[in-house]
Amino acid sequence: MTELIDLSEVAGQAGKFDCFLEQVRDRFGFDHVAYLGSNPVAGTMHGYVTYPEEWKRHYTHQAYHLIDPTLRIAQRSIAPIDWSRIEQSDNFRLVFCAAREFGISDRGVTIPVRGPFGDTGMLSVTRDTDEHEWRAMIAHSIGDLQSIAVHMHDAVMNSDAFSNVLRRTPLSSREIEILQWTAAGKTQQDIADILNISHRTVEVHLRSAREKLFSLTTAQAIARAIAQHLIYPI
Amino acid sequence: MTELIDLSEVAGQAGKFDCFLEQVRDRFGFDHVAYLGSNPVAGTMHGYVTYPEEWKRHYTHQAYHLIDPTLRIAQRSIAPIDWSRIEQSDNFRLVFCAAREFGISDRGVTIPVRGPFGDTGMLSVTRDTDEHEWRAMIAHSIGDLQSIAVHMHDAVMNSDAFSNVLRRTPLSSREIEILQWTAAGKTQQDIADILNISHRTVEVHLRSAREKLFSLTTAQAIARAIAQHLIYPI
DNA sequence: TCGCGAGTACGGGATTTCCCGAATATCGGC
DNA sequence: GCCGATATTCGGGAAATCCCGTACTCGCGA
Repeated sequence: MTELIDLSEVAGQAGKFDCFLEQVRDRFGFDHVAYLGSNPVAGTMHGYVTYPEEWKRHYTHQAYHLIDPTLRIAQRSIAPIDWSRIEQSDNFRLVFCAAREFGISDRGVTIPVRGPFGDTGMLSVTRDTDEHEWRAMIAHSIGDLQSIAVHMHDAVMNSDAFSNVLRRTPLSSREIEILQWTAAGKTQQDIADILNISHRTVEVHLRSAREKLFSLTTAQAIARAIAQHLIYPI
Repeated sequence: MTELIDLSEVAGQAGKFDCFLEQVRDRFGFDHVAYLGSNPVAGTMHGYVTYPEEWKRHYTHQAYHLIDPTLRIAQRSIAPIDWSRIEQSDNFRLVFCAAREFGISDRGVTIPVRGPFGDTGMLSVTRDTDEHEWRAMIAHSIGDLQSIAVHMHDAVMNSDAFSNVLRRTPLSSREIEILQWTAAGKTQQDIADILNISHRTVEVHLRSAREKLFSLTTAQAIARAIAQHLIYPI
């Protein structure tokens, strides 16, 4: 499965993300703010949290990110998830009871956000308070939190992990045209008929596209062309 | 290619979405509000707009949704896109000059939102005003608009029109495994060697995956599997 | 318990794709 | 003008894919 990486311990500009989360926490008056982003291409997860060091270590050591119901549900949801609406499963009790021992409340919200590559981010905020004040806090800040989640995910995904994927290969218009038709399910002969050329020529353009995309097969070229937004999968 | 469907002309509860957009328009003081959602499983796009009927017809008839740079860029972005930051391409001029003739300003923002199945929604707002007032409007409402975009997309995707269609295509684990290797550039014989089975069997799984994804070729199946986040481009 | 559909597995042969070759056209730079 | 790089065009033959068939297993509902 995926491996949990704490980017704050990695070299570079990572510290600014932790700092950003602390600013969000202080500005909106939460106890803690946490971001967890997953990169399915690399098979990794990147986390930044304001949680105490001990809980961070315990969470990582117990691999809670594999069973945490908060993450599981947010991964399948479009809208923000209030933790009070999560089903009281065994995993729920396991994680939240452990959290309580580290002084972390079970009152919180997790906001999912997604990018175009199946990359997912989750921004969680929590505060130990009563129902009434919690509702007021969330109602007041949910819009900003939504924007913050998007901004955070955008920044993390553009920081390093995805920059190589976003590099675009210069294909000729004919190559893109033929790749697009191929992704649409047309055979080389079909495309030849559509463009009124020989199917041999279609194959040459596909070969050229394969070479430029460093692909061994046309299927791989299609995958890479989609990843680079050179063509559209539909 | 994808076909643009105006759900407000379809039977059912569709009117409530149009009504909702009108409320958003009036509450925040925009000229127009538009939502466009794409369903990669069915390969369709569904739109609700407050634009005048003539522009709607013209846009649909000219199939502008296939070239509209607003949609193209929002489709690959995580964060909201201000139209002023879009590159002045031929398609840009084509669409926006046409829009101006229907009294629609080129000052606007498009907010992308995504679901877990590769479903994408875009909420656009526009208003004919000066730079200063526009910045103030957006700064004031961007958080709420973000929440509204999520809510709108969630509602549309969970409505009757989508709930039966938008379901993760049930591929077997073997099929996904083999699709993933195929997207990684392996031939059927390569995959057979990796999995210690006959290349004939690999082909059967690929054929089965093609049928489930309604694809005529393996390349098309790869494209659709990526669009639905069933596999990842490497 | 008894099909029945789905998943997994394999082979023969037709179809398609892929690798080799080659030619012409276009276009920017010396 | 000339020259090299790239785009576009095409064909022969090898290689891979795709369509047809079969067979076994397993879970699930009649």
